[in-house]
Amino acid sequence: MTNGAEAMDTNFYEQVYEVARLVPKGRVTSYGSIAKALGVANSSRMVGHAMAYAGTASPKVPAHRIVNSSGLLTGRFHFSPPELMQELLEQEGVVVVNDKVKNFKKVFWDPLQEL
DNA sequence: AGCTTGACGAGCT
DNA sequence: GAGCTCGCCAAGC
Repeated sequence: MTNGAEAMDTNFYEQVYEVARLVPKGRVTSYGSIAKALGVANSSRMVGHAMAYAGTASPKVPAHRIVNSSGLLTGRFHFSPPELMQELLEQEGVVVVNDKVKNFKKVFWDPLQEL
């Protein structure tokens, strides 16, 4: 089998999606934490880029649960509509005020804690 | 092949 | 506490 379907096994992006999908409902995590969990703490930006591709990935990735280290919804404009990100978070019980997660420390989910 | 931009993070002023 | 700079690395032009 040439196994042709996936040309990307241990792709970095796949790993990001995997961790992102592990984020429990009502919780959020940061790009840097994911990057660090994957061993590329200094490449936090790559995580963000990967999330941008999340919309093209399958199954879909709960990118709305991913915020920056400040708990700010930096990528809300990548959703459609941009307000969707905050809506989804609030639907899951995450309070968002002024484009940032309320009680961020409480709803923060650390992948390293699970791994 | 090179320059610019960017879902970030940490440090400094 | 807010704003600015530098570093990292990939993708777009």
